[in-house]
Amino acid sequence: MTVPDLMDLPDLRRELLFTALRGVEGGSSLAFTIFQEIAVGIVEGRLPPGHEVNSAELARRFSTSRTPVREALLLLERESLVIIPPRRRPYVSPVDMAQVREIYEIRASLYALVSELLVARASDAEIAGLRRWQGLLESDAACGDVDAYFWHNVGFRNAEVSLAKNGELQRRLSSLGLQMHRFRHLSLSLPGRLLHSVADHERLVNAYADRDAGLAAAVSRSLVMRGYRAIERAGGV
Amino acid sequence: MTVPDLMDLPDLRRELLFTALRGVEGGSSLAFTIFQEIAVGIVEGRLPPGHEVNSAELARRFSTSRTPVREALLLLERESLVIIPPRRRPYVSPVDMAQVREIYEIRASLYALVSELLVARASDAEIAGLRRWQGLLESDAACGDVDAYFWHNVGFRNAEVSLAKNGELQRRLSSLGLQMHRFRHLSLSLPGRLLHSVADHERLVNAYADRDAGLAAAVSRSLVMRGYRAIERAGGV
DNA sequence: CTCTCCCGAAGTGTCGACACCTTGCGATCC
DNA sequence: GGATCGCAAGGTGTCGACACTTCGGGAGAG
Repeated sequence: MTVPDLMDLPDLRRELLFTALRGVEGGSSLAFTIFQEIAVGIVEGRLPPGHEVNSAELARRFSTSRTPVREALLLLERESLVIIPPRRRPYVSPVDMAQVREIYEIRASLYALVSELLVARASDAEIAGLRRWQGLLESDAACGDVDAYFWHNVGFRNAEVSLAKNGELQRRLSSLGLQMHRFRHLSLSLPGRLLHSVADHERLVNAYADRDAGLAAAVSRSLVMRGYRAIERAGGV
Repeated sequence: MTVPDLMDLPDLRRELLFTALRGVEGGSSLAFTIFQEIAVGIVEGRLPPGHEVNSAELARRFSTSRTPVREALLLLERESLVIIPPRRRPYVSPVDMAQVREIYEIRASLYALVSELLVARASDAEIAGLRRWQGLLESDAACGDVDAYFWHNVGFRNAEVSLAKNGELQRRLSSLGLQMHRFRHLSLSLPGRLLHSVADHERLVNAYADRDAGLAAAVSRSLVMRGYRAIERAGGV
């Protein structure tokens, strides 16, 4: 957990997006670099859904051969960011509202699990550490700094997950998170949402401190689903 | 769900193992074939943990070039069946008890979610369809046919998942399932386990029919965790 | 003017080759 | 004899090439 809140936002961003995925890159780190580059482009919206990402052009742009690019595309496909139809050009996968719902349902369930495991396994000191993130969230919300709030929120979640001490779960949630970041901008546009969220986080940390697994799980789940409903109300994708 | 119970067991097996993963093969179907071949070898235990799977030899065995084999290895890595250290030979990933626990925790949570969603979304007819699988399980348990019981159990779970109508969830559970099948033989060795399991399945289907989401989720979760505890008691891996 | 067919441009899957790296074994040295 | 070094065998990551397929536009028929 080091001291990620001291990092500036761009570094924090890449850090949070990819940490749990590193080490799964399949040997070739060149492919992983290309993968990151394109992945960031997709989640930032620079590469919109449907946009072609053909291996030949990418190979030229990165001045490598097509082999590492193909590997990168396979990694992107495994994160559901890209679709590779046989014998046809790969393209950035579309996001429809149904899929957003599916992903949020899974995330709600898994974060509830995180909360349960955390209550059972985290030390008091570790739980106290979460309060630092919560403090950041509060000050961000007070300033109305939506972007900082979002990324510190991601940091909070990551800290939670690592306290659940389940590496497999961490990897799966990270993978889901990458895909979810594509429509994040939709979920924080609504006013009042930040304050709701701050209150929920406080309730959550208190439940952790009280070692109330049931309550923590319930709050976690409702926190995620509230995010989904915000997107839904904002008119979907 | 067609009529999978009419298929003979070997077909059913491959079908159940890979259906949800098909379509994610990344264009090259040659790579997917190799992937399946090796994956089956691993989950059947023919390729034990630690066994080397280097691309050069595999290319010779399948009489292709190394490129499709490398792709297959990447797919295997994404399913956590193989580890690919940089610049070193890939090998079948070891399974330690901690990881087994991690996977079962996730599966318990996700199957609880499946049950909730199923109650909300499946039609009465679809739920009635589950009773057919349950019937198979009962007769298998009566005969003491452990192998048939296992695979029909997998079929039952698959049917449940597809009734939850969440494709993303289906894919993630299928991926977890593939890895889990590596230590399945451990979980059904204990006597009396089949009867317990049959009773649980009946309770589960009844909860579905009663549209009792809370009960169904609880039974689902306990069903999975009972499997884990069976492995644990059997002395782990 | 529209539809069809054809052909060239360009991309995909696969291949064999190459430089670099790891590994295991045998010669060498203490 | 046991540890150390070096070298050959073989694997890995990357590359450029090739056949086949798809895509898009332009010639030609209706």
